[in-house]
Amino acid sequence: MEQCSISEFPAQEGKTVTIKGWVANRRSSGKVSFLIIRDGSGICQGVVTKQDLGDVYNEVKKLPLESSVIATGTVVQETKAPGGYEMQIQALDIVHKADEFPIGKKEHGPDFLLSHRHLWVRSARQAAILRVRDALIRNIREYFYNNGFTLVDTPIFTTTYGEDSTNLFSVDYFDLGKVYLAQTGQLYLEATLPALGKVYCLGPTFRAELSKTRRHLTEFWMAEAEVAFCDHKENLALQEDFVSYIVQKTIKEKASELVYLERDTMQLEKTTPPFHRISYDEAISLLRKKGSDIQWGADLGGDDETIITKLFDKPVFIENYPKKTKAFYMKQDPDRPECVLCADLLAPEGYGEIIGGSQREDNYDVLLNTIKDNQLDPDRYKWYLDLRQYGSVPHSGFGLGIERCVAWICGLKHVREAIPFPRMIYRAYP
RNA sequence: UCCCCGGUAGCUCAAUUGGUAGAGCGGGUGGCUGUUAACCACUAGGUCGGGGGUUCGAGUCCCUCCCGGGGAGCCA
Repeated sequence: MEQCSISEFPAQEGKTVTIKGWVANRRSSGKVSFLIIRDGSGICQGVVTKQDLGDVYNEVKKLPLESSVIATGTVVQETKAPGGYEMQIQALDIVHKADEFPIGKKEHGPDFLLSHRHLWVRSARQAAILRVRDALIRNIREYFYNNGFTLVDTPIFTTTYGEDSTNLFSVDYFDLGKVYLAQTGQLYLEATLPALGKVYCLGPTFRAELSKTRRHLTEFWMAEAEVAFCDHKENLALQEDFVSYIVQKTIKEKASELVYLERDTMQLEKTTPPFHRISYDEAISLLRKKGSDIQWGADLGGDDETIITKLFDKPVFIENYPKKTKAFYMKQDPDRPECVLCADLLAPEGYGEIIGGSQREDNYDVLLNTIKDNQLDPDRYKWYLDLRQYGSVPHSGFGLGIERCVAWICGLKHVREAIPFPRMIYRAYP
């Protein structure tokens, strides 16, 4: 008997085939039962009758949800079936009769679902999100590949602080004492620039922030790019081209998943260059006009970002923040030493910051002073400072948060659904 | 770390001014040959998060601890 995927049903109409999968749902009506079977490629309504199966029917009728089965039957067109095809099952082999599945057909609370994440991923909604994530990551890699970037896998164990020393996870590392889980791959990307020109990395990053919000995870994935001989303006042009490409391609490829997620893609389709650009100064005066009492020099809070994004129908860059609010490696604005050449990219519809980027400080003395001003140990950064001693060039880069981007594309309320197994301050299981 | 909200059946929730703990789903049993979270009938199922206190009487009020959730700061 020919084995096939459920997704191949349209080409198998009238034929007798075998499918292998799990019972996603079951309904019965006396002597006929409907088994909804999921095989990873799609879902299929299997029709079983006492007439066809004989004694096995009584067991099938009571088969627990999520039991694994091998079903053989004829593929027929049926408008009432999901997908337009169903299988008239002639033989059903029960591979494993499941225990009562904890996740029912009705709603559950977040605590229960997160504690059963290993089973929750089977739900159609979660599977759809994970497929969108897969497509997004594939398209990110494709964009970089198409545009001459080289992948550089940066280390997870590090001895330098990427962003801020207070948010590091430390690990005992043999005789070397403490090392830290990487907060960013950026510094290492910078080191490979003179070798490779345009580079990127895509991997997990770790931040021990005591954050309990819908936008934070302690372990999250980030795509970071770094380009030599690239200034701040060119960096923004790259980012808007990059984001437009990955969003457009992903919503096109995963249209059916987004329909299932009830995501209205009207706004997403507007993600095309150029994006809006406002300066930090303009952002402050905008917020003050809206009634905020924010002072120049303060970082923008979540509420402030929401107010700003609501004024625009596509992503917006906020440029040139005060130097003291940003990381040590950002390049001082030659015209305004109190500011740095950087930009955050805010996604619309309240999704907030999805990219942080900047031109990097390429002057040895300025960088050394900033490292000292930030109470960082220059000895630990010797290798990073070296990069400004041997052919320093203007260069820029950015980092895109994968989960925030998935949440934006899918219209999720919380980033915890955007990663297969979320890690949060009070949750590392399963 | 701080602020707010919550913890009652396997799950989601209800229980009026403090007065003998309830529903839906899920489970079990039975019925139904075209169901769409199928439906109908019956049925089992509880140390009301833990501890202490007030009271004739506490799921309900007070104290304390534990565990979650949302937000702030910080960030992607």
